[in-house]
Amino acid sequence: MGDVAAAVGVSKTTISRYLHGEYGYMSDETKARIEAAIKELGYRPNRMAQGLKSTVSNMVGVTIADIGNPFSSQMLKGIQQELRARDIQLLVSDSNNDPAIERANIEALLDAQVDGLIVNTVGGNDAYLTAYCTGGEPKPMVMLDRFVRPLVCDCVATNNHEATVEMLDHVAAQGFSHVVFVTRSDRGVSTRSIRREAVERYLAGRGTSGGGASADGVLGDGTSGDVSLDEGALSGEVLVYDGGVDDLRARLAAVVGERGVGRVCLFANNEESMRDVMEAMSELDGERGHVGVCAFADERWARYSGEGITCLDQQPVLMGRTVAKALLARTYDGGDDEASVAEAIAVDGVVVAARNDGHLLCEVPAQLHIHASTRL
Amino acid sequence: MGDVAAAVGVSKTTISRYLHGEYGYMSDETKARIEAAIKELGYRPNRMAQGLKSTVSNMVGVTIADIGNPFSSQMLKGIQQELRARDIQLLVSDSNNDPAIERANIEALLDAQVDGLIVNTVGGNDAYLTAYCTGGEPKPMVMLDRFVRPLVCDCVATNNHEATVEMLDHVAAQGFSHVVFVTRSDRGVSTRSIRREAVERYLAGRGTSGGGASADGVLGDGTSGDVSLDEGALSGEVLVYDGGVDDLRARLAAVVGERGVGRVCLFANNEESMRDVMEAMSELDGERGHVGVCAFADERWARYSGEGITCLDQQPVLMGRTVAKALLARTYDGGDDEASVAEAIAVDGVVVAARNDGHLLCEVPAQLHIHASTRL
DNA sequence: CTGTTAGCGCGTTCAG
DNA sequence: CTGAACGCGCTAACAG
Repeated sequence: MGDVAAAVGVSKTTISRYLHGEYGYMSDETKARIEAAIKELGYRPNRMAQGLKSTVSNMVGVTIADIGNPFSSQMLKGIQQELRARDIQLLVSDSNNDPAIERANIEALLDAQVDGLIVNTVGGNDAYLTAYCTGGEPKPMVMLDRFVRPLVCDCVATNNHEATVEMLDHVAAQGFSHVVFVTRSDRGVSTRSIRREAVERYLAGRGTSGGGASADGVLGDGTSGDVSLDEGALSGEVLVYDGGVDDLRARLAAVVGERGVGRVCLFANNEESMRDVMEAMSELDGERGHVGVCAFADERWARYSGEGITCLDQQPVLMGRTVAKALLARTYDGGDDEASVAEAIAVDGVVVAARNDGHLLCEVPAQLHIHASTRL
Repeated sequence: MGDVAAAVGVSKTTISRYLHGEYGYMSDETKARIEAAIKELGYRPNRMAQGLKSTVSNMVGVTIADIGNPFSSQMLKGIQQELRARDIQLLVSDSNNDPAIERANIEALLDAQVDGLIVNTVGGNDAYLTAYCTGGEPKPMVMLDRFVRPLVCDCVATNNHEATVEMLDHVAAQGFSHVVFVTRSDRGVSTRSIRREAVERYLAGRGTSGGGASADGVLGDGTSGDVSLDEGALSGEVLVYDGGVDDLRARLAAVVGERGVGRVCLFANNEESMRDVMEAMSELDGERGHVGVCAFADERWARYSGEGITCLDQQPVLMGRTVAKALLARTYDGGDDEASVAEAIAVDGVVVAARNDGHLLCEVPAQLHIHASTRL
């Protein structure tokens, strides 16, 4: 900048003004000469120095629980779309599913002077995150896909409860009599526990309204024919596995064997579990064709997996765009006004609830795509 | 920092020394008091200010052609592994497959004072990238998965040629008589053109050594039984499509119809084309079971796609680790010495060639995984 | 063993 | 219409 100033024969101040479009009171001549000199010398302002001065770095940080997950990359895509439009840089950290790494990443991002944070927490950091958000003058934080309870900041997630119910309704309508929700253990991952609770509540509701102890799967093997409209007929259970595919296979085999082929639908919590289910079932050959499968999964892959798997697509790109919008509004647009922030976010079907604790809860609707795997 | 200094009653210099471990000549007492004060005040050094001073920001930038691609996220995972170990921050930009955006991203990353760049170019920016690398004192750049010719900087890629040949050998050995390499048009994407050339060269070579105009597929429908060792029998063609799945389906139907069912193997250039092939073939029902399919694709999905698809896995995580190692060596370890850089990188099967133009060419071996889709 | 000084590249008063 | 001077938070001589 000094070089440019010297070349033109003015002071750095004038250059600075030029750069910020404050040429209201600048002679057209100096303006032209500055422009020429800048092009001539290929000068570009140092954002780092600007940031040091202005206390705004124009950078935001994001920590991702597992960046190797394709779901994560879709969310990043959405985040980038919004940030690019506003010329904000994105610092990305992978937490590798380790809470300690996540904490270190957040600290490092703050040290780098990011203006705000997007956190896709690995779980198990609730105390830390709560302390951060309730501490003194924290930089804005928005949680993505996962969150802590009670809410301590804005949060973007799938409409997990409604989506789960929609899927279970579909499974019931297809005539399955027993659903098995397959998931790895919660380990503090809010998404898993919420879906699991939704399943349990659904089954309990059906059980009581349908009469009898449905948790034991009263209606089962004997029934046949068309029960597609009898939603009350669905029993089910939650299968938590952590021992790998062999463990899963043995337990699935037991369930399928007990319930009888052709009436059971497996509902995988995410793509990882979906793959595990696929692998486990691939060796239970005889029964495979008659066991239903569905999952929270990306439509683009579910569609071509095996026979084509019915899925709930979470629209991760839209989730990314939504979380970025929220953060930008809070960080750069003085977003103390919840209503205006909410308005900017609530598009493309996203539902925004402004809570009385001052935080926003943004739900991105999952979309149900039906394929061959849930045809009985 | 000033606050800490004031609290302890020393100067900022002393604090700075403490932070950098230069307490060789510092009284144990002040050391202890500084430590206490830092903890007390929760002080953390401002990396931005440090960078402004030291001309090293401890940040590197990466531009990704399409970050929504799961392949990209795996590469990012690998990059992160190496950067985390050295406490370097990563600025990520998505080019959205647009050369103009890619250029803007690179400029923006440089403005943010990154110490080095990883570029997964979208193609069509050869002139720009070459100008950058050959211009005055560029920050180190390493290209990832794609590159420009002639090489202007270090480069990490799959061993595309060898891998393609390995796959074609496999297809031939399985007894297929005709291979169709399916790809979208090159559009400056080096990976595609290299693989395509490898296919063409392979087929030409087989043609001449096998005798006769094999491009017409001399050996075809008539032959039957075991030809698994007669590799000379493979003919083939390159199918470039840009018109979407319907276009592709029509052209595939023509090829399969002409060649006769059961002898043709489709070789998709990447996962995207693999999905297109799957979708296109899904409606050519009668023939589907008898057409072979293989692709450059991630083993984890190829394995569960349809019947299980034979694939060349590019080990994207390893590619990311490799490119990060190369950049770190060049950027922070004064990597003017090619030999030492190469040594640090050449592990896990990565082959590093130090060229006489001073650039490193690092090839990460693709791994062939055989599944049902190439069983005749 | 520690403090003083100068300045990294820029923005921002204030005084022309 | 423009410039001088100060400071953002930190580091690196050079003095003690």
